[in-house]
Amino acid sequence: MSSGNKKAIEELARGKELAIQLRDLLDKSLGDEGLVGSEDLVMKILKSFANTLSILRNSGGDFDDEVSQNPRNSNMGWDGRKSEDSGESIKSSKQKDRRGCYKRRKCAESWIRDTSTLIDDGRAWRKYGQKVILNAKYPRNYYRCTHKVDQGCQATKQVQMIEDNPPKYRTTYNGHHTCKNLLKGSQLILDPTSNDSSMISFANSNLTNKQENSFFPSFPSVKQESKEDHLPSDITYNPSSSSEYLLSPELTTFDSSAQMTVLSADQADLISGVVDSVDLEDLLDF
DNA sequence: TGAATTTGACCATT
DNA sequence: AATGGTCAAATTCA
Repeated sequence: MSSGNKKAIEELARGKELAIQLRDLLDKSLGDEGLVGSEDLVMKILKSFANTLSILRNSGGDFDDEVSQNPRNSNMGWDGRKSEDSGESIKSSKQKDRRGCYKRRKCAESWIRDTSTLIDDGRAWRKYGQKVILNAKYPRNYYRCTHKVDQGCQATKQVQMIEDNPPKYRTTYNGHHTCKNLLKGSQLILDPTSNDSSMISFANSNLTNKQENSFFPSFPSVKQESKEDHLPSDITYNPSSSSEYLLSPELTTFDSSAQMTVLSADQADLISGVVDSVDLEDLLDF
């Protein structure tokens, strides 16, 4: 291991320590003081990570964090695939509209959150797709900002259950919200980092259960009954399901936000410059 | 009835 | 050719 990698590890350790401090801050006080302090800490964390990436980049080592388990593409760590699946039957001339006229995302920033419960980030999302992903037991759900047509907001997210028994959801955010958040204030105050999971479950009972109740195994024949709308899906509860300790003991008290990883298609540019304040906003916001 | 979701098809990338 | 991301018609929901 080169000395650069050693330095990187030191930086990572420091970042982790700061993250723990931030967690404690948010845990104890959600008032103004807590927010100010957390912002400062988040800044330090980001700077630390930026230094790490920079060091690793210079030493030529490939950066591999806890999220990018497929180190095949260092540019976009949130993509993995293999080969399988069956083709589709040919449909003759049905609709010829040029749908799907899109460009695949290339350089939009993205970051990943792994949670044990489905969280409500206070944004208005609209589901626009669901795909069965190869090598994944559960389908991936695609959401875009409700105000895409409204205000041209380009933010999207993908939510996928990656584990069932200890429930674990992976949310990948893409792009920043450029819209005005027009939600009622009640949900906006909710901070996912608060470990009051009962409150989160309560808050989710209106939005989340309807929005995210399609995390079922990829059995095509299984028809989910949507009659039970009044109660959130059982997996939304589980206040005591401390599944994270299996994965990361130091983050046990993170009840709803176990891990968060900032990814960027252009990491070098992002971190070599000044840390973008918009990123900070989003990081704190979610 | 309008808005949100579902779902198969379409398209870009690999 | 295979796969993931997006579109949009059909369907469901409030």
